[in-house]
Amino acid sequence: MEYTIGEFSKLTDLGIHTLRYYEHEGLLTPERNSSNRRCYSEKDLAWVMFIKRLKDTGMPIKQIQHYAKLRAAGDSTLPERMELLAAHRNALCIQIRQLQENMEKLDSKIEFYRTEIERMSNK
Amino acid sequence: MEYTIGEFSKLTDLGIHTLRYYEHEGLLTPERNSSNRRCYSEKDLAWVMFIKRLKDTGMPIKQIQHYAKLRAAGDSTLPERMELLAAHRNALCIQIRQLQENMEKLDSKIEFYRTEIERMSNK
DNA sequence: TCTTGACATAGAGTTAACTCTATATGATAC
DNA sequence: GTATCATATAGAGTTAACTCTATGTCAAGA
Repeated sequence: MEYTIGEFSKLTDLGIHTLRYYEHEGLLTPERNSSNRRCYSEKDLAWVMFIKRLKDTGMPIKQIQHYAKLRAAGDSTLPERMELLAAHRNALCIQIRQLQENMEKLDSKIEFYRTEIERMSNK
Repeated sequence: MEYTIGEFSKLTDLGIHTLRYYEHEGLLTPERNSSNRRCYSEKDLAWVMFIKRLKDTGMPIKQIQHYAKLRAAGDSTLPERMELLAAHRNALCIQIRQLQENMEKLDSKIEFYRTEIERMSNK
């Protein structure tokens, strides 16, 4: 199955401008048909979903770009790609821990507010 | 204890330009001495630390600004401030769960790479 | 006193990641 | 066949959050 940019935009929830921007940045390389229109494949779809995951976990476009280049270079870059993902995974792990810590602090602040409001209404 | 902007910058690790920017945006309101220099207090310090926590958990400046306004308005805004923090806490909770989910997916991708690399080196 | 350094303001510049506009062309519906 | 619509490119504009520059003031050390 192939998709026009309009269909692909809806499918990925990404906006045609964003899709063209990603392509310009080297993240995507869809085929073109006889009249130069972009043809996105299922493979492009899976790849975009992965890009979104990387983005959601805070990876900047520049790094995704690097990863995309490795991917385009073929199987010989598998180890390097794995390294890259593993490093990102570890950063993510730290980030999650920090967020959890922050949430705990936030919880105690909320608790403080709760007792403070209680105290004031009992005055 | 009071601090000049230079001291406060080192203490908070925030850059004097950033401190002035935060003040311009209404996040901070340090005292001024007789010659118009900023004097940051311990209270400012605690408040900046809290601002950093909110920022680290993804709250945009605009929202922190709103919180700061409520804070400046006094005790009558305690309930609203608590509401705001509670809402942020819940958003944070969801964010953490999503990150954990993404990390799991990332882990399986890394695992896939590992077996793939293994397979290739055994060929 | 003179110079150096921290501080003051106002406003310009930067960066990331889009997002939109202008203009042109190929495809589709009537 | 013509009006409309999706798509094409190139490049400008936007937003958030800084970050820096220009210019001026003031206080303290040599």
